[in-house]
Amino acid sequence: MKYPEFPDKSEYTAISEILQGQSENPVKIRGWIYRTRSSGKLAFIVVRDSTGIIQCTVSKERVDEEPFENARKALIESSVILEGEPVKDERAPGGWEIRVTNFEVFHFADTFPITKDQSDEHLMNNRHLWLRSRNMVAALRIRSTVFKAFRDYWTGLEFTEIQSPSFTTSACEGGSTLFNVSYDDENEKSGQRFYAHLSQSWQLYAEATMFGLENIFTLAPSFRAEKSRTRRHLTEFWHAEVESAWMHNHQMMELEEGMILNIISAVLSRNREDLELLGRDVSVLENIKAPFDKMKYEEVLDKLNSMGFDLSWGDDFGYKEEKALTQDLKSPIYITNFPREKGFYHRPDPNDPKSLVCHDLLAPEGYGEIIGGGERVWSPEELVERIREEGLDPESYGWYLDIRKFGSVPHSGFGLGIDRTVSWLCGSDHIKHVIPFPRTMRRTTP
RNA sequence: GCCGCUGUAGCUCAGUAGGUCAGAGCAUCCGGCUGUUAACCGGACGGUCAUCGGUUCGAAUCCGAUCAGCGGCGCCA
Repeated sequence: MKYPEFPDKSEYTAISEILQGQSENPVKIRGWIYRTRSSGKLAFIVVRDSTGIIQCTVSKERVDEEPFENARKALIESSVILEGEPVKDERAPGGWEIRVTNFEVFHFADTFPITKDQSDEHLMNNRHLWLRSRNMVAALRIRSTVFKAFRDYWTGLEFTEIQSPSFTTSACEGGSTLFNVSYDDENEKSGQRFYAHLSQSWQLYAEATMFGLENIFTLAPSFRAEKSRTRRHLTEFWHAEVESAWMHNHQMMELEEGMILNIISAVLSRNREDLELLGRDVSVLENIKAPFDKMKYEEVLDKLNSMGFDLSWGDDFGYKEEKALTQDLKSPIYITNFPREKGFYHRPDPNDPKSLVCHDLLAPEGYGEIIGGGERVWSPEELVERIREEGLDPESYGWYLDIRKFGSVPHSGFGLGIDRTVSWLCGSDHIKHVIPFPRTMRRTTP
């Protein structure tokens, strides 16, 4: 097959420009067939590009026989190049249409497997094609803004972006959620040799890297083999993490608050149309106000118990509890001072040693936890003590303990679940709707 | 890990006191239509009823196992 030629981008007009009435006449557009209807002498071809959709009318009176027949028979998702006169017409969806004078089908699509009758499973099986849908495109644009806003915010504060390994043998979360990676080895009985776990968080590496750069952040996938079957869990999720030397928990919380506000205002200024397309009430995001409420774990216990729960010190908040706490909130809320069992790397509160100097940030409307963070144990003696307390072996934390021996300093950090954040901002009912290829315990394809 | 649910045409589904139960709409193909809004009208094509086994004269329908997927919980971001 001969390699097809096509004119340069500069010769085409974006559909959004036409819809805004800013285009030349005639215009040339290129895109994909979104919908198609035809009668004997007139064909309505709705074309989409990455900027919008517009109805194009192909009339037998204006074009030759062959282009007309091609327009009639081309199926949804065929790629097309066409030329015509943009006309304001109330009968067209979007208010504008193109009266076509030249219609070329660049590639005739096979029958597109996704039709108006859709099921979740079918869309997931055809995710590689569903990514063309307007909803996916809108969500991915918002996602891109969140990544950019996160990066801009911390870069603006002179934090340095760094990368940590995905292969690791250190576990910083529960061992039960570790993924194992092996490689083929004929000398092993099983035929495979264990190589490493997949990283659950950059944290241990961040604490090492921090001593040179002081203020650092990363954007990377984390992996957790939680057999979670919920609308909030992925096995591979994007983790935005920050670590900072000479930083206290409350200072970090203030910076995080600024970060969340920056992300929201970036999304509001760049993705208003995308939010509306997704059916998100924009005013909900506009009404988010700082400072966010702060409650101690103990206060949350009391509040929940007054709402009918029966919780005592040490109990975790499940989704039911988080939802009860956040479903009527307008802004996110911090919970601090969790019980010291929550994690060995968080620093116990000197004024209240049964709790930790740490925080979670819960998104409103029942979306739940999006940030977990806190001040780290910085003294080597206390760290060994805390590791033993958790029933772990300090020996297995060799290099992590080593970094505390050379000029250790107080420091804090946090991890933000990007996908959960985007899901919240989009008002999505499932986290899988805001990542191109979601990975769960039951799905790794496409 | 636990609880619950689903699997019938390419897609979405109906069909179970076991016996005209192999069905509809959409998609696709053929024909018709000059203003359609995931159009409309006529026709055609299309299914080992997830798989394997069992009960029965007879199973899409009842039973068991397996596979695949979905929802929720626990846990977490």
